[in-house]
Amino acid sequence: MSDAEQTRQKILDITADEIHHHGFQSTSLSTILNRCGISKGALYYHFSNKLELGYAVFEEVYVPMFLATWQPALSQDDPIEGLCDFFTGMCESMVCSEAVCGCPLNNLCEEMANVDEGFRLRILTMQQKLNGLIVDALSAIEDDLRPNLQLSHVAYFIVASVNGATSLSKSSRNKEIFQYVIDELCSYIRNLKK
Amino acid sequence: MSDAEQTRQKILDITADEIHHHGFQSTSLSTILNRCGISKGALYYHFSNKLELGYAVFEEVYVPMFLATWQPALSQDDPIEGLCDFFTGMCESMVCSEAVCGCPLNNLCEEMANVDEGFRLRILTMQQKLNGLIVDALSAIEDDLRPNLQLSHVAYFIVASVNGATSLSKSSRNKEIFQYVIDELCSYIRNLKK
DNA sequence: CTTGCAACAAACCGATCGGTTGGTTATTAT
DNA sequence: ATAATAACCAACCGATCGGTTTGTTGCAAG
Repeated sequence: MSDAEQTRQKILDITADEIHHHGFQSTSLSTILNRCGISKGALYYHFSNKLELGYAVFEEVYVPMFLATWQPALSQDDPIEGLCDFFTGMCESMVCSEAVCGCPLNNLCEEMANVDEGFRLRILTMQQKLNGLIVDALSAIEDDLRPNLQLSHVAYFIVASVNGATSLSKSSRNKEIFQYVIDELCSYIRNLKK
Repeated sequence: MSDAEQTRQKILDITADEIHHHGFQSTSLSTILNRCGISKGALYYHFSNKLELGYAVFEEVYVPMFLATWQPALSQDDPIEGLCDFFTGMCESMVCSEAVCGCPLNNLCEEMANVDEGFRLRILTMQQKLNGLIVDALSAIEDDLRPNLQLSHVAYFIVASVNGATSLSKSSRNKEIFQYVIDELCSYIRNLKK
């Protein structure tokens, strides 16, 4: 990797971390520069402005990370158990800082969806993609599921519950509440089967 | 109501609206002053700083509004149907701007829970109170419910799903998705009964 | 009549924001 | 060797932030 590429990647990684912790609007460029050990000129050589940097973080850091965590769960032979294992795994592996900071994509959705159209559309695309992944996974085992299920609605419900769970554990700084919600969600998911 | 009281209330109402639309950190004092038609001296006569103003909005505007919307649903003879009616009513009465802005308390939770301890604790208190209300309402009809239910977990799950639903409809600007999640949630809630 | 305080207004403060500008190296092509 | 370009630095810009200070009203008690 060239020096320039390395610098760019470092900016992306550190900015992703800052946004995750403080949100986009409250993330300061000077903080990023200090942590990267570069000047403002360097940053503006690689990115035309703060918003473009945010978009790049979204697409090159958050989206791949997001897909990499959901994909394996949905590619199991039994996606129902795949999802449940995935969720309970999230509980167990969750350190406090993660519980506090929440899902980067959901955070950006809450903060930026009605502030900037560029963010909103990117988030929307990602949500539809995730919904599609879940629907596909459930469709594959449709014969084992209860009839007359609206799989798309089910998928939205699953995602909404997970996001809501992280939101709840944010204020309590307590992953037990996350666990409670996940337990109920798993019971709901397993109940989808015949 | 005295003039001073009126001014204070106007500040609270307009600030509540601004925070609802832009979040706390991005809400500018000068915008509030312009909309109120007052000077900065007037604002700082009534509130010692921006944070205290935010706390006052939380306690004097958001919390009463929040309780006033949930309480009636939970005081029905059948809180199960009370909640379902409440949720579907939210869908129908929801204008686009509400869908976009989300629940003020959930927004503040997402934005401020890990930024300011004062907000976090106030949000936590409110969440526990709501959880208690739901648990109490469900306990009242415990005989009609399935046995071995962890009512507190159920309550958290309900709240998480509703919050997640608003989050999803934010990015899509589409209350249909909210409707989908609510439909699934109602089916989950009704399934609590024997 | 005037003294005093409640209720504001207006101007100003330092700090910080995102962004720009003009230069300085290091590398590569000719 | 030289020209060009990629990659970066340091200083600076206007705008805006939350917050302070000083000054000005209107009313109410003594």
